[in-house]
Amino acid sequence: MAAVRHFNRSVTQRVGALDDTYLTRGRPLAQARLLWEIGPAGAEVATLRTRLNLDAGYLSRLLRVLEGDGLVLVGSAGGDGRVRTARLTATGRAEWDVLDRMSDELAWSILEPLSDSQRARLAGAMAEVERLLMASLVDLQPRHPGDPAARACLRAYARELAGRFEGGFDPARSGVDEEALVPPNGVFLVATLSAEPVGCGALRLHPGEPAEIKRVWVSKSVRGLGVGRRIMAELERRAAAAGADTVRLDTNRTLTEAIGLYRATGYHEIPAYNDNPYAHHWFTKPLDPAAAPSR
Amino acid sequence: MAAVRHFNRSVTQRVGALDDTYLTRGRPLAQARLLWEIGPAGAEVATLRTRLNLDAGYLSRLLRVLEGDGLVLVGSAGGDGRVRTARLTATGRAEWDVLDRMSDELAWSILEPLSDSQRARLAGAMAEVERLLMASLVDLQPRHPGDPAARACLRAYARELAGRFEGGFDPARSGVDEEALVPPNGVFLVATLSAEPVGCGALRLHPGEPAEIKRVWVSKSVRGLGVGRRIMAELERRAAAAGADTVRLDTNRTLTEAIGLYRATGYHEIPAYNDNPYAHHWFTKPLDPAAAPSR
DNA sequence: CCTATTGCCTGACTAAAGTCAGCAATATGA
DNA sequence: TCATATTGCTGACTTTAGTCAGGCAATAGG
Repeated sequence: MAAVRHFNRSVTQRVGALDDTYLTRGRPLAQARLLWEIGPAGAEVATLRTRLNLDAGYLSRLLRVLEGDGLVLVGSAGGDGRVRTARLTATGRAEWDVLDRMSDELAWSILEPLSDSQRARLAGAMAEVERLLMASLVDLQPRHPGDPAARACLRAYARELAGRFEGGFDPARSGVDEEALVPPNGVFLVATLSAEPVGCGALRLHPGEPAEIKRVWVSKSVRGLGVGRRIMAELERRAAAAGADTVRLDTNRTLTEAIGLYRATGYHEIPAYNDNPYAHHWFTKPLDPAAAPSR
Repeated sequence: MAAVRHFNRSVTQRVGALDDTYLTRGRPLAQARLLWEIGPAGAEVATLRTRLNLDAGYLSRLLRVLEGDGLVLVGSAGGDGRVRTARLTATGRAEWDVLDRMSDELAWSILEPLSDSQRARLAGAMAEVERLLMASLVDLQPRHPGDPAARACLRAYARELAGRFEGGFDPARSGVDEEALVPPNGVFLVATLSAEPVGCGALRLHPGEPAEIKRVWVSKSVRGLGVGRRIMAELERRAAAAGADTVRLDTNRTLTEAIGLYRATGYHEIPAYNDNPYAHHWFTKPLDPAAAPSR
């Protein structure tokens, strides 16, 4: 913990301040950041607002200033007439390129005094910090299966299975009524990374019988960060809290990473307990009721 | 380089923003930072000014506000009546404790979702990034030997040698006229880490003869970061640029790390070329004139 | 003892950042 | 079609941050 605190103080403040003062080009920080965030591809105003976490009024005013300086054009593009899109003008693009170059210079000024091996170590350590920090920012919350984030996950889940299973995948045939995944009959968990859905998992409770885990999916963007493991653990915790003494699940033989995860976390294979047409393997795991109330 | 840029953007901004918004307790950021920096031990106003890099007037005003809130007391303590010292009152100390606790919580919120092995990896990677970033912030500049930072280095150098040599160390007997270490007869380099002197090295030019390296010292706080190596390389570069084709140096047998560094960077031992009473070993290294103009 | 310097404080600013309420245009769902 | 929500814009603020010049008291140096 001391390492984290120390890191936050020294690295974050020092490097952050460097970045902030160096990459503004005389412009106020907020304007420079906005210009940078719009980028060569342009961006919707709403996206900018969430990404930079700005007040709608303040953002609008900043856009007006950049527009006044001839760097940016805001226009309504595409279907919804309320949604406005900011694009860089030629001048704006040139400015952006300068910022890009300066960003490179700044990075180089950090690397320049280091030896080759130090540079390699720094890059490696930075990537590792970034990755693990990302992992720790993944938030796991129960949501209604009809919630937009939940729907997005279920769509991604179905799309992925359809691509991997030999004969495609039709969610309707898999024997899960997604709408039923709400208390007290079950729960649907969604993992998000800064509001972006990146994973999910469902628990179906059958009083007097083992609870059942379904619809576990993790986005490619966060695989290897332990999100799947966290989802499973939380589902098991909730199953135990609801009084189940066992969980079980079925899976397709093409999902080898998932099968590996199940085995690694205490599941063992059992004979078929249902007739899910997509299932090739069935697993079970006993729950420890004492562990349930934790968290 | 991409790793550095990416890291700067994502980690620095995200974590930094978290820190800044979370650790203010409704107070403006600058006030909160100042309160934190004063700390339970108190601090001199001048120290605060350099550490937080604030305008004297602004800092004074911030102190007045904290004083008005009953969190801080500023009084002249100790010898120099101009130097004022800020201390926390009981209320201020309580506030500081809250900040301390919240800082812990923030760190924990990052670690909590991670597995034990991930936590260990994160701590390791953070420490590595911090260390290497520190190394890259060390600045190496020529200074007049009479400059305060240079004097501080020479004092630290003498103090260290006095502690390590069997018979103590008297700079006057070592045959170096420190005032002569200025162009065109020589050069004195000082390494600083955010204005703090952390290392030095001198070059004495003898036209027609080998240049001589003297007074190489690196503070304990930055050892192992390659600062010594950088000082040596820069001295050699300047020697070559001044036309020398060889450098040489003498050293004491108790300075084993230094001897290791000399051997590792291309020096080989030669017979005594002077009668320095503190020297046991003499080294030389041929210079590559082609490399001189670089940088 | 006179003078310059150092360390801090104060007043008078400016600029940037951020907030809030209300408005207009457009979508959406019953 | 109509009520309701969403999206963004504008004007009118307040608060923070930061700068600069001038001034006073304590101290160091001759």
